[in-house]
Amino acid sequence: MPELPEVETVARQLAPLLVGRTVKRLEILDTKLLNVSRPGRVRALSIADVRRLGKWITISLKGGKDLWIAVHLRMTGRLIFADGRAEKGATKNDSQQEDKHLRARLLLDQGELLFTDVRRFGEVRLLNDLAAITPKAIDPMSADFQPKRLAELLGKSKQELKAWLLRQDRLVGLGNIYASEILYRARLSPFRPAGELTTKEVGQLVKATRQILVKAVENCGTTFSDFQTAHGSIGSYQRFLKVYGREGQPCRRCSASVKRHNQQGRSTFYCEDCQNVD
DNA sequence: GGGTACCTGAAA
DNA sequence: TTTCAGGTACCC
Repeated sequence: MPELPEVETVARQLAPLLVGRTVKRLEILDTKLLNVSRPGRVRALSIADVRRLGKWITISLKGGKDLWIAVHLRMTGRLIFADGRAEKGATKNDSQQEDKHLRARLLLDQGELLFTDVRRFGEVRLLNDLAAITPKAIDPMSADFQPKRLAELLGKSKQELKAWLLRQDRLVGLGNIYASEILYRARLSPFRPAGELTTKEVGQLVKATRQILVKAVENCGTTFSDFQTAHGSIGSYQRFLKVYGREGQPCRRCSASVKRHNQQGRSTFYCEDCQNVD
C-alpha cells in the first residue's frame, strides 16, 4: 500500500506525537517479526527523531547507547498513534478487527504506537545504526534528483520505463500507483525502453515526478483500501488520480478509454493517446 | 531482467 | 472459485 508519499505522511505526523516521549517497552506480538532481538533494549530511552528513509520509517532513540526502531509497512502495514484514551468514535467491531492484526506495539510514557498489518509482509527492526536500510539510490524528493542525474541512471537500459521506475536500486520510493500517474503526467509510454528517452523527455519525467509527489504528500497520500495516516485517518490524493484504478473510464484529458496492462505481474494504467502508446 | 513466493482478505 | 492488492527477496 504505501509508497513514498504515504510513508512521508506517516513519518511527518508521528514526529510531533512521538518526539520527547519516553519508551516503556516494545511488545512484539507476531512471531514472524524475527528481526527484533532483545526488545528490552528500548526501555527508558527517549525518542529524539522520526523520519522517512526510503520507504522505511525510523524512530531514533537516545540515552546510553543510541538505537533505532525501523518500520517498513510493505503492502498493508499501518502505524497508528493512540493516546490511550478510549476512542468514542470507534465501534467495537472496528477495534476488534484492529486487534486481530496488531503485530507490535510501542508503549510510551504517554500513549502508544500500534503496528498493525493484515498481510504480515511488514517489518520491524531494532538497529544500532541505519547502514543496513540506508538507500544507495536517489530519493526523488531530494535535491539530488535532477535531469542530468536521472539520465545517467537510465543509461542505455532496455527495460520498460514503468518497470524501471519501480526499481528501488535506482530511485527509492516510487511504487505501482505513482509510477503510472507520473508517466501519464509526463506523457510517456510505460513501454518505452528506459534508456531511449530524449533529454527533453527526461526533463518531463523529473518535473512530473516532483509535481506528483509534492501534491500527494500535501494530500497525505492515497487511500485505496488500506492506507491510514498516523492519526488513523485516510489520505486524499485518490481524488487526483488520473489513470490508476480507472480502467475503462475516460481519460481526463482526451476522453479515450484508460487502459490497463499487466507488466511483470503488476497493473499499469495509461492513456494510449496521451502517452503515445503504439 | 522476469517469474514466483511470501500472506490475508475483499471483490469479481 | 478465481483474481487482485500502495512491496520486495529470491530463484533461474
